[in-house]
Amino acid sequence: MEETTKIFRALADSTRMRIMLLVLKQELCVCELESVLSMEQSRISHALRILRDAALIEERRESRWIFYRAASSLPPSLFSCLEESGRDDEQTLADSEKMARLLESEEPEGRRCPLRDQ
Amino acid sequence: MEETTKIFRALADSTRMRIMLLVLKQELCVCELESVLSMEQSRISHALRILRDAALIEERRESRWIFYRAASSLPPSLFSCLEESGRDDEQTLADSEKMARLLESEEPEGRRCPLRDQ
DNA sequence: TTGACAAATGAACAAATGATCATATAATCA
DNA sequence: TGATTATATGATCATTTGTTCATTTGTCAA
Repeated sequence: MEETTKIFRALADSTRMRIMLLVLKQELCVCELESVLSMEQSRISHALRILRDAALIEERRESRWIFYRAASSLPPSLFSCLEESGRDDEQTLADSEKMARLLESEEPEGRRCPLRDQ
Repeated sequence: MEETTKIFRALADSTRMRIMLLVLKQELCVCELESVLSMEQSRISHALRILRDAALIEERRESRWIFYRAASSLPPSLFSCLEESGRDDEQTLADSEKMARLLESEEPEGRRCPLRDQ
């Protein structure tokens, strides 16, 4: 039960939900999230930690950056549930578009982070 | 987004989650929940209010009692998600069994509430 | 090495939350 | 009507939570 509510508690906050809905579609590093959400880094890191503790996301380090994505162990029903939550939500739509623009602006191959020194 | 997180916030508590998992299977009145969960009435009423505000449950008054059940508008994906959350959870299993025993002990027809004066 | 960058962590504090107690409302029945 | 039952609501308080600021850790490049 504690395990169960931990998952819902992790999603019971708009900052974390926005992050979750973004990394559901696309692996992102912290500074990309920082850029898309226009939030300061520590806030995002704290949010990521809670999502990770709930086993909702996974991380992968590549050089200086740590990329986050939805956990591969995410139950399909929860995945669907989240996906549907994002639909018809203005904020989510705006975030998705901002993310798309950000990714487009990056190098097509060997993508790292938009804020990296070229 | 506020609407989205409201749902998850409502489920981010073991008291409310236990109630939700119970009324997912079976319509129950407050005093039945009180009996199954061994919690005092006001605590359950407060929890029910939050679940109702999140549109997760519906109510139906019948005489003195108010029966609660999962909202008919509950998205199927959320329904599945909750159902799976309940599986393999010890507390949920115990609650379900206690509920089953309680319902068995009641009148098969014209069921009202286990705590009513016969 | 040193400096710069990316991210995590810890402390502090205001704000939100959950439980409890007391009281109010609403329906039924004698 | 008044008493009883079922449930809701309001106030209070301790606890938890989310955010911010400051600092630390880890990685790379010059």
